[in-house]
Amino acid sequence: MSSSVDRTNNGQGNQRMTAKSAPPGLDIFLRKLLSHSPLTDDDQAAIMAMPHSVRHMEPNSYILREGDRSGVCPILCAGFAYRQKSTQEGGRQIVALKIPGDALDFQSMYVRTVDHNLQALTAVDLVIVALPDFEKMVATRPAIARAVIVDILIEASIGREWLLNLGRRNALSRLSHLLCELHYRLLDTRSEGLDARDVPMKQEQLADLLGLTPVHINRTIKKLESNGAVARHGRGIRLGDIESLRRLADFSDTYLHRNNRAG
Amino acid sequence: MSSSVDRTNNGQGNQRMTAKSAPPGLDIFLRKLLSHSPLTDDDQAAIMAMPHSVRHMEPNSYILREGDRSGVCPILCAGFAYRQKSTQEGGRQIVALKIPGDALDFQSMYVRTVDHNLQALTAVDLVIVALPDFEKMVATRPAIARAVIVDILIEASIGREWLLNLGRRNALSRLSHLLCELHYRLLDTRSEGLDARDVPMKQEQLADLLGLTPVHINRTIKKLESNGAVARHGRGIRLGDIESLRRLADFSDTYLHRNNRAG
DNA sequence: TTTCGCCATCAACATAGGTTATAGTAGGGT
DNA sequence: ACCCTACTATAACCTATGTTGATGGCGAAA
Repeated sequence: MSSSVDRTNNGQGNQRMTAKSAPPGLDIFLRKLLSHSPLTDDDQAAIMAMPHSVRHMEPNSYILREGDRSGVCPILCAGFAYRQKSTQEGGRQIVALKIPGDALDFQSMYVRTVDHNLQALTAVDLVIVALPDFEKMVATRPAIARAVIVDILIEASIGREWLLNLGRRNALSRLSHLLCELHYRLLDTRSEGLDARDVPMKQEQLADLLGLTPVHINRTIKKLESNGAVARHGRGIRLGDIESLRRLADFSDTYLHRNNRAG
Repeated sequence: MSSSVDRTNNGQGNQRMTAKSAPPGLDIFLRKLLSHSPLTDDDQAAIMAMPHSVRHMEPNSYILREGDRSGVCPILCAGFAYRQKSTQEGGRQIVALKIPGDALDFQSMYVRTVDHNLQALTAVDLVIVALPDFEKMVATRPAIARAVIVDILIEASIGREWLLNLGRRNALSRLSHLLCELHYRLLDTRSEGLDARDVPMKQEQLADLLGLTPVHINRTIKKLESNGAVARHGRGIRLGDIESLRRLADFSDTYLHRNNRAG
């Protein structure tokens, strides 16, 4: 159920290579940071030179568990992951969605215990940096420290928008909003957003994301499809018309703080 | 509609006093930071010595608006406030609740524009520190910098728990959960939690907090009351039995990271 | 003391979304 | 080429919460 080899587009799933051979994935992390924070060439080189190992994980495997004390900072370089919490009665809620380039756990640098579960959504490739190494870099390089904080703050801002989504939007708007967000977030590190590829979540996972049931997600997708906002390719959902989606979702990307730098 | 004088328990609502006369409110902020982060006497003194002004604001007044560029770090020393976002169709969602001792806007130190509205819930007394002054302190004193980040992370953790609340708990559990949270958060800076005082929110505001309607909040309060979990004093709601509430809410305080220090 | 306005209360009805259960279908593994 | 399993689809029915609108009472201000 964990750590086999390959099986992602970049076909790069090896183990424990502490080297910097080919592009091992840190580049997309760097691109992500640069999308919201400026870094000197020197800082950029420092990031690319971090000692790290590479790890491949299968869909649904746990990357971090509630209550853990993590000693490691995993970075998602291929595939998707999510943070998730559950109710005692078994209700499951996805509370954050992580895409390629995202760091998965800055929090453990500052706080002792992990307060949620972190799971692979698809097959994922992780770059794993030891926490002390990361802390050293942050302590040495203020611009990187700042970028880390900005990253944390943007995730928090996304969380606030999700609260608005869950609290005050109906199923159709919620789903549309999620698709818009995913599209624009993908554009921060790549040239295409959701256009070319299928939405990476199954209907059950969409339900857990949006506080709905799979049955109702199914109904809602069909409504979106009949609108032309979304297209189906077999089981997959693909972007139909982003402008329709934005309208349905009441979407504005300011909460993503794209290309932001502080005063 | 703003800045008149006094009208809060500490009766301390003046303007622009850059002095450190009587206890002006920074002490409760310090206590809040100490509740999750250790600080040397020296660091503590530095915080208490920050140049600041004091500001009183009436209920419902805006402390910060979406789109603003803030130059100031307001600290809530008496009263309650909340962050709020709205849908174009007029749906209003409270996305964070701030209590005495909380800093209201660390975010503006790192990111250009404010992505939500910050409003006074009750009459409030604010201590206002100029952002450059705060930045200077954070740049000089690593322990304070770390405390600020921990504070940001705890707010984010609370946001995740609220997502679980909105997405996967019914009205009764949601309300119970909120009351539990408020109780324990108040205990971080004071000796009594919610025991002695009324819940500071009106039913409409509870509705905006919990993604419900005022009518349904009313129904739910009555159910809680018949359980004995909550008591009424006139219009006010007061804690009845915290253990019942915890049970109804499926509450555990680990997400609040009380008394936490990182490795 | 009276007035006035804001809140809380309550009831009757409406609906978005939940539940359960039964097919159907794609696609990987053999 | 086949099977198996996991996902999707759909229908019928159910319920938590929303909506609207009428009533009543507390508390601030005059």
